[in-house]
Amino acid sequence: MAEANVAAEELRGLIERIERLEDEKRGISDDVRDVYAEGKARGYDPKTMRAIVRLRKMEANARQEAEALLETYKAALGLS
Amino acid sequence: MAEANVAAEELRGLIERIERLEDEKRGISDDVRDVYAEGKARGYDPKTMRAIVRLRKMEANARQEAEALLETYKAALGLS
Amino acid sequence: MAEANVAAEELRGLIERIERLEDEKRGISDDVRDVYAEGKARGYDPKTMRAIVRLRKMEANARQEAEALLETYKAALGLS
Amino acid sequence: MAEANVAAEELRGLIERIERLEDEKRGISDDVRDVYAEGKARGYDPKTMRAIVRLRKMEANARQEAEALLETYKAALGLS
DNA sequence: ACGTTTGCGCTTTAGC
DNA sequence: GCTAAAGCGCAAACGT
Repeated sequence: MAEANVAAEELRGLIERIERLEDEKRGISDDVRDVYAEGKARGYDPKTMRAIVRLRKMEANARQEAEALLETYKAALGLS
Repeated sequence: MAEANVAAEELRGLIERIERLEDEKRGISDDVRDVYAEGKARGYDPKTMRAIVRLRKMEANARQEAEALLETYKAALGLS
Repeated sequence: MAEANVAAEELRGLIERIERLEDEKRGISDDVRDVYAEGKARGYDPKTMRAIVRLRKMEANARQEAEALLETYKAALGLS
Repeated sequence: MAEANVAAEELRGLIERIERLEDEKRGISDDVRDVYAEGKARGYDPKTMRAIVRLRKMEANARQEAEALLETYKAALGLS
């Protein structure tokens, strides 16, 4: 049974690390909310701000996808 | 138009702060994934680990919800 | 173009079924509001009623989640 | 205490009516999901179907107003 | 590797 | 008008 206890402690440690990380994540989400609130206080429409963030994210994704495609072509052509 | 530029810069600053925070959040999500992977490598079933985390979270929520309900009862009954 | 029209009609039919269902759903939401209003008219605090409904739902979820976790354990341990 | 029991029963009845209605609502949500699945099986992209439903729901005025505002912000930020 | 399904985060809506 | 909760959409995770 000693091994079981050791395993239980090990598992507990993993679970608690996960919970700690998720708490941190939640804290950052709160920070994001604060920035939107700050923007709103300065007169910017939060909904629009969210739309901008979404658009820029899509554009960033599209860009790196295009770059990945370019790399694939280069590799296929034996270029560097 | 000077004001517009100033506003544009201010808005851009807010947007970039949000994007920075969301990058951090994504990084932490990756850390969480790593812990699950580490657990799996040590022989723990990831599905079980996730179920434990979820259940503990639900229990924590249920507990504070029960406390809130008690407070609501007391308020509704005019008890301090 | 005949096929296109057929397809357009088929799609329209699906969309309208969805919209009809969502109308029904909205109607039921209204019924729920009515029950809360009725309770309030009989002297029950709506906030308390909502808290009770929420807590009972959470408890039901927690119960079946606990059962699911047990099943997961058993499966992970190769039992049954 | 007789009054308290009567009240408790009355409250219970209201709560259960609410829960019953919410079950119905959930059932209809499931039906909606089924229609989307049926559409998918017939070759329609669910995401597109959802977009159609959403668009039809939106008022034409609100739609063009939101688009105009978004264009203004994008122009201010130099996004195409 | 792909498709399915579930969990998570966001958006929107409703109550206060 | 603001806060909070419910509902929806998406994306990651699991199974095939």
